[in-house]
Amino acid sequence: MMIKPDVLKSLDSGQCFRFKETNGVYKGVIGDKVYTLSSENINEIKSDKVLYNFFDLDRDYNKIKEYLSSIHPVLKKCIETEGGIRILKQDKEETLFSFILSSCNNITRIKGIIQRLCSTFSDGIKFPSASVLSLTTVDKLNSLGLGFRSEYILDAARKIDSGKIDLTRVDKMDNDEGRCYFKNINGIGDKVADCILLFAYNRVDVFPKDVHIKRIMSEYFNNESEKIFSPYQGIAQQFLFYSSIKNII
DNA sequence: TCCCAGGATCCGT
DNA sequence: ACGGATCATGGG
Repeated sequence: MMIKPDVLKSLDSGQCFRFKETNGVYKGVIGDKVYTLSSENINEIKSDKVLYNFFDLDRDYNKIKEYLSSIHPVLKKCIETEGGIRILKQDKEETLFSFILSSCNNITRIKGIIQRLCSTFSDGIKFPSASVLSLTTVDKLNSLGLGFRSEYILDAARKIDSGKIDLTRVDKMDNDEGRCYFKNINGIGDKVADCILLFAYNRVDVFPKDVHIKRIMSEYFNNESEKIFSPYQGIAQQFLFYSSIKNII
């Protein structure tokens, strides 16, 4: 299988917040390791076990893109322009915390907050554990710029650390059950829950509706249901979202 | 100065 | 069920 360099766009598509792109070179963290990826070493993605899983290489995106392109011309345009985007398979805990932080926030600032959390509560690379975060204070989190999300992060950390919320249990739940389960944490509503299901549990049939997606569905799809993209709502969503933040649609 | 950012929550109606 | 106000912060 050929891996094209544009899969790296996935790292800067708003689903993960640990990578920075400079002239086509993507540097950032997966798990406890720093990666520097570009067209030069793109084939490492195939041979490295972590990367292979992270980029969801087992899934045949060509077939899915062909199918989605047949559904609507706008989606077809997004896929033709940004065809490399994949749904990453990210760490569950990190994704949960990260998307709590995404609430009413912008991607640049989310990345900054996460970097400060990693530096303050970990080694600057690994995402801090729930148990470490559960021991901090709202004031401390406020000092890192979390704003009103500080209490949400603390609530999530405590519930995960205490075992009240067990992220492995969601593996056995369907989407509705998982969404409902996540919403037991303050600061998680439908949209954030859907992002966690899509970007950490690889539930490609969920469709997080943020401000961009709402605009696009209203502007181009006459507010039709996302079911028109079934069973790949999540993948369609990511093409539309990325195209929106890149000002293509 | 105002508006917006991968929202959630609370409070009227 | 639905709409609006509010939450804290930085960038345009």
